[in-house]
Amino acid sequence: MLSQTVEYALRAATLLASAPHQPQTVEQIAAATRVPVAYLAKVMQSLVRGGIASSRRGVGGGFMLARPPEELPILSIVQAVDPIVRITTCPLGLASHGSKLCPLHRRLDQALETMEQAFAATTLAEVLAEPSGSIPLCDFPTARPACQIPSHPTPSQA
Amino acid sequence: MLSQTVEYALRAATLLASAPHQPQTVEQIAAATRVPVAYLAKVMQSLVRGGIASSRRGVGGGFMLARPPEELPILSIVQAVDPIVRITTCPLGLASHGSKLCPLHRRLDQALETMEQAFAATTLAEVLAEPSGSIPLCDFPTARPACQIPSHPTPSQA
DNA sequence: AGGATAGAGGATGTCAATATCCTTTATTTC
DNA sequence: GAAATAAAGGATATTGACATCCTCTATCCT
Repeated sequence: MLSQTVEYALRAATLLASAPHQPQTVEQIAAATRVPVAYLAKVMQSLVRGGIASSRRGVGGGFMLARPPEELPILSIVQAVDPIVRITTCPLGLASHGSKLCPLHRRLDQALETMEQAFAATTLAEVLAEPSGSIPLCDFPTARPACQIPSHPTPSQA
Repeated sequence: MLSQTVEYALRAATLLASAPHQPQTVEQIAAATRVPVAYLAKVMQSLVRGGIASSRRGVGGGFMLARPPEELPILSIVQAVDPIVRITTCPLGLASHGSKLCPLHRRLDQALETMEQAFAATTLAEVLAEPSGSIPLCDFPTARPACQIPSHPTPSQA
């Protein structure tokens, strides 16, 4: 339903938000969020192009949020990476209805709108600030160094 | 966002609903809804297995809705064909939170729930009965024989 | 300047969703 | 029972999302 790419982007953004003003390398983000490094690099590029994150090369470089988490609805992250495409024209290719959608597709588009609104209504900051537990993702190795990882003993170089 | 398969299934179901008690062959449905015939056949199989449609072989056979459109929320069609998978456990694979999701994934799951509810709240009958125009899909060739098709002159045998 | 670090971007591989085709089975009609 | 119709289902092709790898470029540090 939601693409892997969106899932990855949101995890990454959440991590960045939890370490503000401290550039995180792709490897660090990947390790913390359990996302394939090489693919995450691509996702991060999308986030930069979409104005969500900024990047710095070289020693001490990495990725940071381009704007404070309070100003980042998670919808903007979704849109940067795998945009929700609203239904604006008849998918059957018949133009006879002009801008007016048939009942079925109007309903489908309403469902999409609902999703969009759900994402638009939540900022990254709100995700971070949730009262119930204070652990931003399901678990950050960085946030809880003592937590035990299922299989892999702690990926230090992979 | 919504899979092609769901789109196809909903179109097919809408067509079936518009011709109650009159079995429609795969070819008829495909022509009317502009869905690839061979693939639609697979989708229809899913609908039958999911209890949405019933099928009859042989002359005069085809597909019909298994139940009246009033009793068919479009969610049931979605679920029969390409189920919405709610987020119930931590996608990062860490079990330390048990049944409790982290803030991020709780939000994502809420968005999914919203979608689910949007689909659950609408029946096929409601889609059909929409006041604004009375043409069920964007256009049915069967419903409006005189409508002009963009490129193809009217696929009679393909 | 030279070496090391780290993102940018192109080329390529993998796999599941989408799509097609052909054979088999059920049903109707004669 | 034989022929015709139509769904069921298996095998296979295509396509795009997901993923990896390697090279290039920018930046930092000495």
